[in-house]
Amino acid sequence: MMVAARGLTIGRLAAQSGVNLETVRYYERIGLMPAPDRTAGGHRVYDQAHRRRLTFVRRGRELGFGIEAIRTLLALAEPGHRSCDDVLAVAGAHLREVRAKLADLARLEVILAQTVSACESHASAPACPVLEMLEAA
Amino acid sequence: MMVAARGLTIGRLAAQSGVNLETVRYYERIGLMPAPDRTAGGHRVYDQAHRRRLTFVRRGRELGFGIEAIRTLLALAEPGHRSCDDVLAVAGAHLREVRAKLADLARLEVILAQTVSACESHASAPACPVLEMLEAA
DNA sequence: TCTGCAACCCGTAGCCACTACGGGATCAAG
DNA sequence: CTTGATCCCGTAGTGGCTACGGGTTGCAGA
Repeated sequence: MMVAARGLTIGRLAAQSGVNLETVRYYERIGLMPAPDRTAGGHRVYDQAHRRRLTFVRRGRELGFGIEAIRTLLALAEPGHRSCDDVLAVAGAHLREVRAKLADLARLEVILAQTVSACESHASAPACPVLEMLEAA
Repeated sequence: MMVAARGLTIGRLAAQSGVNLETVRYYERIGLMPAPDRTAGGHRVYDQAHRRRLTFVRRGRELGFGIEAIRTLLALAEPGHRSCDDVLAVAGAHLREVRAKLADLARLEVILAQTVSACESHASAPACPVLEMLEAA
């Protein structure tokens, strides 16, 4: 009978796709994952298509895409659509955001690093450089 | 009579310290800013000490410190404490977090940039590289 | 002095993407 | 058949604000 593989519990699905169990239910609530079949007792039963979709979602999240972007990407991944241009628009926009955040964070890092190191070698006599920066008139 | 400067309305305080008006009230609610005096009619009245404190908070936020860290820094900035070591501990921990996020984001940027550029020059024939990455078995 | 309207008041809800909690039901192994 | 792991659901909390709405106050100009 070839055995199992089909008929995943939510726990197994979560483990196999690397997503928190509660998050799976959350994704169902917000319509990112389809409502699965249930056992007689009401437990969710998933199949491999669910697993693939959820893995897609996890990868998208790991790449920093927001939920709405992932919703779009999922639609664009449907056979029939598959427009590389549209995918590119979403991914390109995200890349620009990532780069903007990266630049912000890099500026931050420089300032913090300078101040902290001034603090560590606090030859800089009277006051704490970190506090001075925060208090600067 | 030397005139104004003292007796800031919440709106002026917000404008002068570069913080949103609603955020000022929020900071009061969470105890980050002290409750100011009120006019007979109930409007908040701030002074220069409030302005300095709020500016401190804004600078801290701009440097990416969390509210609790700023609470700590404010305490450490009180005359009498002013321990550079304690300040350094907070700022150093934050710097480490910033560097960790920076590293994460940099990794992300590389992956996204590669995939997007593979997508743009899509000599890579059959499928969209972005979707392939998300779907990879 | 009166009027008009900007600025203020307060409480509550919404944002993002989860995570946690609690009390009860179900499932599967022994 | 019992036990204990797993699952159910709804709700609330996280951080750090921002927005809304309906009402009150403050102040400048006429």
